[in-house]
Amino acid sequence: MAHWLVKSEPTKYSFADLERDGRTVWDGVRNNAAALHLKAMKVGDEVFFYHSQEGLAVVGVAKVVREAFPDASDPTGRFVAVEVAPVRALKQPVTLGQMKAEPALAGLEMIRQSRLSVSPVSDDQWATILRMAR
DNA sequence: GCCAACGTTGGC
DNA sequence: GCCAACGTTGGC
Repeated sequence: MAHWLVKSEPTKYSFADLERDGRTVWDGVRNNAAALHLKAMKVGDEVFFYHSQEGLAVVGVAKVVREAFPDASDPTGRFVAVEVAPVRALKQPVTLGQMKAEPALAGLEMIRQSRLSVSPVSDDQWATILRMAR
C-alpha cells in the first residue's frame, strides 16, 4: 500500500470539514505531476492531510475510497479526481518546521517541491511522521 | 505583503 | 521549439 500527502488550505477545506462530510471528491488539481500521483492512488492507500497557508502542519490521516476518474470541474478533460475519507486526526499535528528539522524527512517530496499539492510519501517517511504525531 | 519556485502561455 | 513574460502557490 502506497502513502501520499495532500495539501489543502483549511480556510477552503479543512480536515474537520472532511470528518464532517465523511468523504469528499478531491478535485481541482491542475498540475501534471500532482495528477500523475492522483492516478497512481489505489483504494485503501493512506494519505496525510496537510494544512497549507494556515496551520502548516499534517493534521490527519485520510484514505483513498475511489480511484482516479475524470475531474468534472476540468473543462479540458485532462485532469482527474479521487475520493477520500477521513481515518483519524493526529493527536499532535506535525508541523512543517518539525518535518524540516527531521533528518529522516530530508527527502520528503513536499519539502523538496513545496508547491506540489499531491506528493508521495515513502513507508519510512510515513512511519517517521506518525511517530512524531504521537 | 513579499518573494522564490515553478508551471504555462504566447510571440517569434 | 525556444524563451521571456506572466500567473499561481505557499512559506516567511
